[in-house]
Amino acid sequence: MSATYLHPRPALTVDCVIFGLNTGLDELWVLLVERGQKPFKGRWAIPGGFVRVGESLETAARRELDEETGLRDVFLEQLYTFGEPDRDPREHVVSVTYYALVNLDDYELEAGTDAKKAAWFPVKRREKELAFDHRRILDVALARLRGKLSYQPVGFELLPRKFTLSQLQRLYEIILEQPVDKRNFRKKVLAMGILRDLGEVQENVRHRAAKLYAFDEKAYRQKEKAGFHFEL
Amino acid sequence: MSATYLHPRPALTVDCVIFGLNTGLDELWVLLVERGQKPFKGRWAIPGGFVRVGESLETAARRELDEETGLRDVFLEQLYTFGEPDRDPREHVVSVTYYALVNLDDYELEAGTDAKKAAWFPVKRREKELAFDHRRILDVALARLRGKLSYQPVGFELLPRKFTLSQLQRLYEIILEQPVDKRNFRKKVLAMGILRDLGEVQENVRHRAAKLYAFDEKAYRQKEKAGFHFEL
DNA sequence: GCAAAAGTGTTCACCGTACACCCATGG
DNA sequence: CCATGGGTGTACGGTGAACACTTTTGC
Repeated sequence: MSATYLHPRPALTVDCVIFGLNTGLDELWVLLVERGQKPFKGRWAIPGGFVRVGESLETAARRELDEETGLRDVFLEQLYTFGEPDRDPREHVVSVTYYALVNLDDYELEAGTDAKKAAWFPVKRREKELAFDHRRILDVALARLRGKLSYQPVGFELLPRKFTLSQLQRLYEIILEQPVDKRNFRKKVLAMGILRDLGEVQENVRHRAAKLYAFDEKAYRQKEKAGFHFEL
Repeated sequence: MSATYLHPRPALTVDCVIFGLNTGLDELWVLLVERGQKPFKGRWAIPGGFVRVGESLETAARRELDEETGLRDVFLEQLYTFGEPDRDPREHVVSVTYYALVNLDDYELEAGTDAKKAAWFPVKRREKELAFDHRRILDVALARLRGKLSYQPVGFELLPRKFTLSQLQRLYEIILEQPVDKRNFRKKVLAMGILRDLGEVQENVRHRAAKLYAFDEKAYRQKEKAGFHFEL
């Protein structure tokens, strides 16, 4: 394939910052791929690649994510577009970035098509030497994720379908990297009215069994439409 | 100029949604340009154009804005990137959009270089037939401007250097398109501590002269750094 | 004196926050 | 019985919202 243009154009890529939480809720992870080619060969990078003519940005993001890591059906949200001319040493590359938060256990990583390895890294242990300006992109994504968490019920989908309030609280604490008051958290989250009490409890735990809840998506959609705010 | 690429690339443009307020504070305006060429020849559009290789997105946005409307030194903020393949009938064009809010009286519109006319339009009287998907872009920008207004002191720069609290209030009311309680507004805005009472009053008004205030940028920067929130 | 906008306080309801102890279970 | 996490309520202060009259000025 080849194309000629009257004026040279910057290249256009999409990059996906995928945050992951395991069901154990230990830590926040980020999905990176090892670069198989120059530049930055051998360095870890945010998965992404070139946008093809005729595909939407989000489609491109999904495709690249699938190709490089095997992840599919992720809910992506646009983050920011980075376009400094020197962010790629080869040429001027503009990158439209997306981010998402997924349950890490739901996805099996596959080897990328072009000898790329994909792996989860703890966000806390900041891998210093990411390729390109990907450290900066990661930082922007993390700030956005935290900002969003405080005014929208992000993350319910990440938990097992039946979860305890403590699990939900731990989720918030891990992402925000700060402790949350148990009683106030429960009050607020129950007051939102988007959790269904399943009437079941945990089994085989060596402490008092916790009640199980489910995310009531129908109620959520309704309240969202009505302009309800979900601050936490 | 010409360039050949192994793979065809989408074209890359920047578009600038410039909102304007006149000092009279009558209405919110948006800056549009009349298209001189196909497609959508004769239709009004958001100013913008193609990104050149080697220039940053924001630089490109400033350049296009200047070329098409004569506006310079505008504080632009990135809005969103639109990349649906069919948003331009000619070919796949990805547009990185920016927005800004300026004092309309500070800027003299100049005729664009390529026979484009630039003009301010009231946002309320929605010009239906904008070029491309620019109606949608405008809507997104408007939503963002309003959202931002409620948690940041946007717009102080738009007023004359010496302004009254009523003027500031009117600014908010125009942008939000809803009335604001006078006493509560004054309380909150004064409590922020980012206004300097100039000890002067209006002259030649046929009603009680209002106190004049100035935006205390130094105080603002300090409070901002300290993580202060400016909700309104 | 009248029109037009400036200026000014209080009350109330609600919400965020801080805070500590008993309960159920498995081992 | 002990270790582990589950579960619960109240008091306080601060904040957002509603609300009406007096003051100043130019004409």
